[in-house]
Amino acid sequence: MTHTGLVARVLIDSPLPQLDHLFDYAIPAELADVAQPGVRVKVPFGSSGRVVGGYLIERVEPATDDAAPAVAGAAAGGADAGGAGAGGAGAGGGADPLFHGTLSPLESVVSPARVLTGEVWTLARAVADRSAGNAGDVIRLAVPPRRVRVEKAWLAQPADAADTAGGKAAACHFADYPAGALTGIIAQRGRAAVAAVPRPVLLADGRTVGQWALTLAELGVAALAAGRSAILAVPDYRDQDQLQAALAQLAPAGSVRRVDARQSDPDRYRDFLACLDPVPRIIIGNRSAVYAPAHELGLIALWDDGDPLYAEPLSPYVHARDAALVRQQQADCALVFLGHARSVEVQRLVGLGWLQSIEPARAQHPRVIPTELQATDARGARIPSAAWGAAREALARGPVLVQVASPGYAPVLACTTCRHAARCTRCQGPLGLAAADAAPSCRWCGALAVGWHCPLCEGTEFRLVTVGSGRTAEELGRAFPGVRVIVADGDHIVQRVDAAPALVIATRGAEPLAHGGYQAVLLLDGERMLARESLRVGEDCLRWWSNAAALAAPGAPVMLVGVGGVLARTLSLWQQPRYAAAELADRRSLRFPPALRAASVTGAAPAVEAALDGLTGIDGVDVLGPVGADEGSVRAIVRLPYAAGDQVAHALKAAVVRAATGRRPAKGRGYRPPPTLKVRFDDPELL
DNA sequence: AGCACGCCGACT
DNA sequence: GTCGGCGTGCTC
Repeated sequence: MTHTGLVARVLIDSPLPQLDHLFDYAIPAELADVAQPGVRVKVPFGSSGRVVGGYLIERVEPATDDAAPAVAGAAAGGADAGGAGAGGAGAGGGADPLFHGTLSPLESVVSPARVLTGEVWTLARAVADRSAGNAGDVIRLAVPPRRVRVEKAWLAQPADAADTAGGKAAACHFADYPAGALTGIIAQRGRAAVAAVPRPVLLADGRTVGQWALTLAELGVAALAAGRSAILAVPDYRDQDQLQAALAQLAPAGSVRRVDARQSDPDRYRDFLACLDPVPRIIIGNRSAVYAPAHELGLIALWDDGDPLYAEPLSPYVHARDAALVRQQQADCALVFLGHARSVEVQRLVGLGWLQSIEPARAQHPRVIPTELQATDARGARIPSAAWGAAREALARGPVLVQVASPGYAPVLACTTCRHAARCTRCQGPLGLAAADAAPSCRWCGALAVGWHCPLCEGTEFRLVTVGSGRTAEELGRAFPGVRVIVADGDHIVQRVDAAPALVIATRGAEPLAHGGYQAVLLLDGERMLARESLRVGEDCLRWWSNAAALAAPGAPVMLVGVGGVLARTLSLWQQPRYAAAELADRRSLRFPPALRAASVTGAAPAVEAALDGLTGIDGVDVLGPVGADEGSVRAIVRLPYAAGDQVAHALKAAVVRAATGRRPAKGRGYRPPPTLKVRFDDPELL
């Protein structure tokens, strides 16, 4: 077989941390023209030479240095894992020295489609490195599974220029913002935290969307007008629908592509391939959209970055916000975080001067009226008279939104006699009523609680402790006879309601849009939402309330019930950034994220010990634990300054590799595969 | 993950 | 004297 003399550097498709680097292969002459960077390849791998998949990352000249070739069987150098932590910012991929043995040839090139662009590879590598993860895991988010037919069609008919040329781009004036502020961000590739305008707008096609969707669409169109691509990410499909509606008004037909997992596999792959075309596009999608290939990327924008859906549940668990930050630096494009609330993470970057804070030119925010529950409102009544009054008055004009904490009818039951919360006899889950006439059942396992009796006092009667959307609907329906009642929660998804009077009872995050906006918004259950024990409750509640308040028609009252203090003040003055700044100061004094970074290290005690040993001497790092976690494993939490990120991630990755290659746990009879070492950076649930 | 290489118990 | 156990290490 003749070879070209060129070397292909290949990333093997494998989840094993010890294989997360490039392997060198000879390029046979017959593959010379298709073996281009970015193509999928098959290569012989391992002692048996079995064929595995991978991506061709780069083509290089063979090593020119004089190092003695082929040390045959002898221990050839061995991967020296503990390399000095240079923490270099530069080095894209070629960190490991070229292999000097005899190269195996590529076995085949799967297709000439170059699906992994250099830019996405560099991003995947950097994102994996900063979280001690595998580049391959990140690439899985970036490159959808191959669909042969779709790919053939795309290869046969590449970049249809007419595709994007058709249609006019609307002029983007960003009328709500100071002149030039947002156009400047796009033109100068700046970075900004932008406060969205909290009001619904009516589009020319008769649909209502949040003004934020128009702003986001305008940003994308502005990038497109400059001949560059834009990535617009949203947390969920309801937001994506709004954005699509806005883009339909503003963007040239054919310039918009979606990349999200809800599409059928062929559709998803088709849109993904279209992003590879050498034409600027507006790419929209959920958290993984930040990894989409884009021709001449000019902008990455995230709507509502505080939404937990941006936290990637797959290893290496990188938050889309972080991936966007890494990519912005690599691509040197504009970066925008648009939102009503402000996440503490974004506020930190504003404080550093990394992000510029941009607000609408004229303060125009919802009319929020904090309403403490009065003693006169009697026990059980969650709705103060002022809120009743606002609702009654508003119902004469149109729909009223009522935000509640929980779906269902009565999500929590307690024993009538001793008042202790009722728990499932099988799994200890909380018992609740799904509907007024339903039998009590467990909210975790679903088992019906037949013949329940209280383990503490032997009582057999339930008392309804909390109120869900269903019971609120019942209660309000009785109070306003004849008024339409619409329930919107996880089980009953309602996207939009018309302008006719209706009571819309929605759980937080599931609020439908109302044509023309709600005539009043009642934010109930605030007290209960705040009772969740999480470091972020305040921030989360503020985000839920802000997003719901933004659905109100201009001037319509937003009644915040049962909440006072700084949160009520923040919402009514619409000063979310100030709240985030105070929150950040608190986190700083507690040494909690995002004032610094944190990583959890979980696994068998010796492996965790060894991993922590690798961190000694790194400035500013401290360790909590380890403490016993589940099933024979322990967990430690490492806190580190941002500046130590590279070094800590590098050391922990080395420990993960060592744990994976070192002595394998006795695989004797029956014993479960014991816990290997797991590292998770920036887990939002951590503290 | 697979798979090969390598050093200790019961078999023709 | 060998066949074969799976502990250990590597895969361009």
